[in-house]
Amino acid sequence: MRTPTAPRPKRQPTAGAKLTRERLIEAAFAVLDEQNTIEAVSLRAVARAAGVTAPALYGHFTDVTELHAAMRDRTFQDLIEQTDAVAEAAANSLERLLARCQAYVALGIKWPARRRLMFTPLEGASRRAGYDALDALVVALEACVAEGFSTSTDPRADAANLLAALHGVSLTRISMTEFPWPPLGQSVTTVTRRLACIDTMIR
Amino acid sequence: MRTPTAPRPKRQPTAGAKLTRERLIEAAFAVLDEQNTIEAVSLRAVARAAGVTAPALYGHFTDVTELHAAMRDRTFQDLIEQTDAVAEAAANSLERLLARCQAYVALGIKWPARRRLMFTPLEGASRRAGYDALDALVVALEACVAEGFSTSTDPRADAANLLAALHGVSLTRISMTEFPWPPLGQSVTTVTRRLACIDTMIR
DNA sequence: TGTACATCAGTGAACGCGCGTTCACTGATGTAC
DNA sequence: TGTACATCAGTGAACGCGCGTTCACTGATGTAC
Repeated sequence: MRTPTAPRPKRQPTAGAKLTRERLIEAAFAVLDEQNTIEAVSLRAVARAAGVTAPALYGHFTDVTELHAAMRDRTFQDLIEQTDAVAEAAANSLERLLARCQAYVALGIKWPARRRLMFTPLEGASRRAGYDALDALVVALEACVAEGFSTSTDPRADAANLLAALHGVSLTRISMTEFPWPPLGQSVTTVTRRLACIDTMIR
Repeated sequence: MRTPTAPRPKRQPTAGAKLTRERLIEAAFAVLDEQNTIEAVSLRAVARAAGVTAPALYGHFTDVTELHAAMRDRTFQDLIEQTDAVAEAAANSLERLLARCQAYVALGIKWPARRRLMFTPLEGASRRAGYDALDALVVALEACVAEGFSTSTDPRADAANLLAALHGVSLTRISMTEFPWPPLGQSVTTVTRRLACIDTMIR
């Protein structure tokens, strides 16, 4: 028997351990996307979706609110990564800005529940989440100004307004589905060009 | 004893009866505004707020979803009435448009939970709700075109984009509270003027 | 005006449900020797 | 290589809670005569 003063080193986490948290979040998103509301993403529902019992989640999240907060952070992170990837492929700063904005709205429409989650007040959620998305847009707009595409004199304010407007576009498209909207791509282009002060002579 | 073939006429509803449905909806909004989420607006919570037992609500709503739908319709109706009232006071069509947009955003920020309710997918809610708000905006923009303030060639599309953008503005202001936004009134004015194609020479 | 009674809005008890969370436990896993 | 055992992720039972909804009821209200 070992003396209590020299306890054995803790066992290493199993190979599947880190994967499990990942799998839990994936299961949580599956529930969210199917049920379309964050209230349906209960500990028990996530456990069910992950093929595990409810108390097992307490090994990975202290709380149901921590799970929700993790989902929110992940959503923002995914959004930034994917819009960045789309923007990278474009030819110049204007194309990059437009591609980024199109992707931003398209993702919001593709995952309506996740988009809603981004703007749902959550107890434990980091308040800074989402600001990175705005920063990326500011940088993109500043590049347009530098390359002579935009006449914006206040890229920070204009990018903020643009971000807000783009969220509004996906929001209304999702919930007012029966309205005869103009084509989505055209809406996004128009809103972006006008709010980003893109010179009307260009293209 | 009366014969079953000639039943008495039904009693008139009590004086307070119609008022009670009104009071229930008011109580429901009190719960919504305090709890900040429509899920908290349960039959029992509303009954509690109204000082009545839960089964009493079934005299006025067949369902908890009908109550939510009623709240949603009421929210849109209130929004239209209040923005109409504000717009009426302004001097010309441009002032009316701007006043309407400012009121639209201000109300969204004042009642965040109600704004969210407007765009929450609800089972029994009338899908047509909210289109009146858009119609009002189209009319306001057409007036601006007619009076020479706006160069819009497609007021219907531009108003739709404007409505979407305004919702986005209140949405982001509510949830991204720590960001150094430009002043709200200025944001709304900028977004409105640009999306509504207000001639930059004017005022 | 007075009385008997039909009406029906609201009551209170009860139901089954899914939830978050706790607790003692178990059994697979990896380590020490 | 083999064995004894410490670890700890996940289990299953249990709890109390608020929920939507049902049901038989009660008692105030207004009507018929």
